[in-house]
Amino acid sequence: MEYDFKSIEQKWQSWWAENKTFRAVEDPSRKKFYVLDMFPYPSGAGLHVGHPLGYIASDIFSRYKRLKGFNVLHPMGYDSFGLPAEQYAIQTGQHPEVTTNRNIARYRSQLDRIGFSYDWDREVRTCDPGYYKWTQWAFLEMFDSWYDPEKDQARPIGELIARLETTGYADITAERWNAATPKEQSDILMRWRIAYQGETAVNWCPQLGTVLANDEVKDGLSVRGGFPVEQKKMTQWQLRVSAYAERLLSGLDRLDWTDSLKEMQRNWIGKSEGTELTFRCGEQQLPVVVFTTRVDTIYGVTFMVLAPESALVDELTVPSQRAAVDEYLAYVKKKTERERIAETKTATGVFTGSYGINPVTGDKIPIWISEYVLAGYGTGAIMAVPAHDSRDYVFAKKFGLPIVPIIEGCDVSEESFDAKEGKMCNSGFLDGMEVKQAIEAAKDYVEAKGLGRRKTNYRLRDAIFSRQRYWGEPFPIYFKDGIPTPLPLDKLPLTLPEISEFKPAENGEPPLARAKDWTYEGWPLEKSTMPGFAGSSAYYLRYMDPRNDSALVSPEADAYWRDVDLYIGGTEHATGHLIYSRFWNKFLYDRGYVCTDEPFRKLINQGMIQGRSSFVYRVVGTNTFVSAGLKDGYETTEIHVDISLVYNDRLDLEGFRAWRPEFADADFILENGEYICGWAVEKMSKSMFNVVNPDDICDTYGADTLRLYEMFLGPLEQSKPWDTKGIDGVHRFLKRFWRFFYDGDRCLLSDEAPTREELKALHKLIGKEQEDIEAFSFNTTVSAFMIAANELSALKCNKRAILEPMVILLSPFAPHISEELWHRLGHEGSVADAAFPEYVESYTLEDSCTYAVSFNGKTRFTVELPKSLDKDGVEAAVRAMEQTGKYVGAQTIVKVIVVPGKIVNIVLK
RNA sequence: GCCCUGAUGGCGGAAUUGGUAGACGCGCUGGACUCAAAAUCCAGUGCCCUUUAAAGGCGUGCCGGUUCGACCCCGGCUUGGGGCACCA
Repeated sequence: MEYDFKSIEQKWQSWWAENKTFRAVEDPSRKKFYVLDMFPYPSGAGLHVGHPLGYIASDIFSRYKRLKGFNVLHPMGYDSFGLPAEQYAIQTGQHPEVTTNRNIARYRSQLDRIGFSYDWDREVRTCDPGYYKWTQWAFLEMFDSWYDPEKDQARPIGELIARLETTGYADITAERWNAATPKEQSDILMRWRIAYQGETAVNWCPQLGTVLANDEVKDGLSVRGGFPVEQKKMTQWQLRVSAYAERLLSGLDRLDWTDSLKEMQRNWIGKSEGTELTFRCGEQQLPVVVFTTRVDTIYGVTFMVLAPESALVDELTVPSQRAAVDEYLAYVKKKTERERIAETKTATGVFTGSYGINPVTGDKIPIWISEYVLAGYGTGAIMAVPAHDSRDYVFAKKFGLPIVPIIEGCDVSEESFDAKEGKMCNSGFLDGMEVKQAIEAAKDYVEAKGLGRRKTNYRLRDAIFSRQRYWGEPFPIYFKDGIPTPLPLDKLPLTLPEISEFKPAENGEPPLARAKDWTYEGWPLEKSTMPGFAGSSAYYLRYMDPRNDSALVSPEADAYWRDVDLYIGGTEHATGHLIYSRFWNKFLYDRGYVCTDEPFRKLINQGMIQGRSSFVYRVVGTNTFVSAGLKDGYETTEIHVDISLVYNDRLDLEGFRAWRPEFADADFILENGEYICGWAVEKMSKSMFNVVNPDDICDTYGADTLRLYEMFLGPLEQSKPWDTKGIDGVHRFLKRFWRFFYDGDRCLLSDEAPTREELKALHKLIGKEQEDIEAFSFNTTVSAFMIAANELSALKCNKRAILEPMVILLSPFAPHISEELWHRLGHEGSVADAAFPEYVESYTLEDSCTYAVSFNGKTRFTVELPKSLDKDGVEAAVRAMEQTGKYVGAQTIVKVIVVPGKIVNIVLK
């Protein structure tokens, strides 16, 4: 029989499901391996061919590790709370749960067709109350914790309370604490809790009616939906991620992640080491602290700038400037984030009327207000050095402030000199020093004189944790006498109430305000819900023990599975999920709930698969289409054409005429009798008619071909366009592989002993596969299969002793055909439980070959030597030749270079 | 502006990390099988010169360097992709 992928794939997919072939069970006698995919948000559009790329890679790795004897955990689930389902609900009234479940069912059927080795018994869904119980629990744990800087970890809030009661803490004395009302005490604790409620400038998105985290905003627009975002001060739940900034940064060094991803996280955390300096400002000698990384430029300070939102603005504005300042503040306030970003090149600002005193020079300098200084970073106030900072320079030029260069020989007539190089001048005690030296000297000086202190700042902000939405986890918090109070643990999960409409309430409150009786013991419950990253932050832990009702994960399961050995997913989560997850995990680690500090040991970012759009060229003003190669002779319009009408860039003319009524009577100008389409690589999307559905590929070629082809396309990490041409090549390979076993219905298998040549081909493949899979070079592994098939085909090999191991080797890539052949070979269990074949190196050796021996590049003679000879071996052989008189030389051999079979170059000195 | 990445035939991409550049696949050309097509198989295929062959010459974005030897290392550019960006 021929290779009938359709029946084979259906058959084994059901067989795997029935036999629970891929169920993972904790077994301390076996080594574990945890392979994780970033679980998908089940969108209404379903999967396109780019989505499974990472899933296929991780599946190959899982199956490979299993063949290698590991106890593999390879789960899958759904990140099923989220905005699109809610937006859809607002428009249609359809409950988000209904759409979510429908989308999940579609995702599941699409995933199933590809033959993944997931343990579906461990599936999690973030919107399932049994799951989000533990999201809520983690939030309460964070609420019940503070970050102890001495122990450098999160500790129970009780420890802080005990300190406040006895000795006081920070600026809160014991007297003040003990005299405080419960509400005041609650407010004080909010300053230290890991999960806290506080007023802060937030990204408010009016169209979505909710606040967003920094990573959910890009270029002043919401990542989801692309709506404008504005800055607004609001009281919101937040997570004190900033407390972990240093650990999140230093932890990166121990992770096996790509440099680019680590770099993104480092940028996002944004550590900068500098100095805090105190300037006395205004009539009242108000101490104003500024942060700078360039204390060495202190002699070049010619003014100061406050952020418009700074509390100091009010205090330092003199009456005569009051009106101008108020006008400026109003102007800043009405700008959206996007407008602010767009205008970064033009300086805006206003003078407060006050002056500050440079603590080092004693100079009196004006204090300005400008939006280029951010309230959220550093202290919200800066010392401006226009000669050596480009932003200060622009500002100084605009408002005619003095520019004083303090580095020898620099020209600041056109732009500032920002580089940290050169010799200091006009700088008192720093004169003559190199900049780098001066930075340190100035820091020392400032500290010694008590004018300031060294300080490290991070750009990483606390995460805004409230969303004014319905389709998310409710906060297990109620307000007793206005005091945020945690729900008792036995009341978890606090499930989402049923509401009839999903848009915000008429009074502008979140949708949960529409719920009847959203109270606990008569007190109001929190009305916002948690953001998307809440549910995805610890899902990898829940997979370890998904049905546990008394803990997020049992200590036993956690101790066995520990952490994710391999995590595969897109780079788009670099500054969102991957930061939050690490934070969340570190918190749970601090509090003793998990045994590892970092959750994802190795991380691979699969590249995006882009679409390959096809174009036809309509001659302007006609319904005539000219083939791509001839289009330069005409004036044409480029039109996207559905890629299902195009094969190898050739247009199906009849299909095209039938595609759209307006093309029904289209004429064509052909080249060589064919219409050739133009093409371009674009994002895969419906509007460009370039979406490829994996289901269609499975129909035409089968899942095994899809899997092989996605891997064959190129390196995993690289982004690449999907191009269906070329898929025939791997499909042909599978058909060929099948024909090693069957010619029609005739079984070709023989039990003859394999020859050395055949064994060589097999073992070369074993070695290559092992090496390549460990290096995640799956495209070259697929090539290795084809090479082996070519070799064995040339040898006309149908021997069981060769083909049976080949079936095992192929099984991670093409599990269905492998399973079928494995059973036809007479095995009972799954090929997934077979053992990876042993690699025997000696089979790869050639006996001998001719080397050309040259000295310093000049060929002297040829010699017959073993092909496997390494450099040392050749050197020894050459020395031996010296003895025989074939080579007589007095010079010393410095280096011997061998290219198998061709050249030996001997470097002499 | 800063930080990561990449650049190799007509195309996707290989190259044991300093050692035969272009594996493997697509495409293309020719052939076999067939009434024909599909499928399958065989051969050829970096470019240039040459009627053909032999033999050359040129070739890993560009310019230079190190080396017996460079796609690989160093210096300087050009350019594609991604990230960060009034962060003081």
